[in-house]
Amino acid sequence: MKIGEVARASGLGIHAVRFYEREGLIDEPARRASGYREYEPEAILSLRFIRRAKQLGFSLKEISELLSLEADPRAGAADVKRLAEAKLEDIESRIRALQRMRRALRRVTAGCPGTGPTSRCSILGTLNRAEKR
Amino acid sequence: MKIGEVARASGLGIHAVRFYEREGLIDEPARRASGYREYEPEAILSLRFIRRAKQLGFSLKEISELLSLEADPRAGAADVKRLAEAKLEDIESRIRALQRMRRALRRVTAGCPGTGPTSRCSILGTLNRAEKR
DNA sequence: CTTGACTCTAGACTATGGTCTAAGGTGTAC
DNA sequence: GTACACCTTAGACCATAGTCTAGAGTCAAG
Repeated sequence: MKIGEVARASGLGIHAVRFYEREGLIDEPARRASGYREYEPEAILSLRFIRRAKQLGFSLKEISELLSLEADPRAGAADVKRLAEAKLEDIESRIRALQRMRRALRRVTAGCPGTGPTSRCSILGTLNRAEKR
Repeated sequence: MKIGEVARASGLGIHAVRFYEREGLIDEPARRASGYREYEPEAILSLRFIRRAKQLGFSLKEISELLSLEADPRAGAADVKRLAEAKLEDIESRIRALQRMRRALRRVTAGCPGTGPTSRCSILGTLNRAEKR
């Protein structure tokens, strides 16, 4: 299969496929005499793996670790689970950070009347006021 | 005041201060004969404004809009409030996206025994399995 | 055998928000 | 008057994850 086909079949763009190859996430495929990449059907599975792992929040670097673990016979389920749990904590801390922002933003927005000059708006007021921590 | 002083007083690095100047977030300060930037004390307030707005989740571009509204006599509290509410929605949608990831990641992690070979791990299993949406 | 779709490479560019460097010029306290 | 801290500029560089381009070559259908 040519790159356009595997790209379509895996839901990625051909630039992304080549990018993942450069980044070492997928094996370099065989080449035709013309230089064209010639993919095995398994390549589609690898690319889908990457796409799904991204949906779970893993970065390309982390995906690369997952792939290494999968390929390493000395690695075990514990290693994979550790990575997943670390990612879970990462996501949770990002959620908490956003929730803190949301809380602060709600508080400050609630104080803005929504009419009159900007000087009446508590949002700018808060931003301009001296540090209180 | 020289740039190092305003940077320290506002909790930023001097590179960041110059960066904000280049990006048009703060006014260009006066210059000494030597070329040194000479800041008024108000510059510290502007820089703190930026820092706080960043803590609320605003991007530099959005902060720049907030600053324009503040300086524009035709703008009103409603304009500022609109910006803040849009940011609130943005943050909420990011929280929801992370919560979806968390849910999926928890589900998949729960199925991994945490012992034995990687082949026993449901995480890799899920990532490798065919699409089901 | 032509035509249109596809592919190749290297490298530039996007967005975000900075950080750092080199090579030189100042400020100031002792 | 000399250290040493500080400042100047333009531009390179970091991470992240691609996206796009130019200019050339290839594939496959009709």
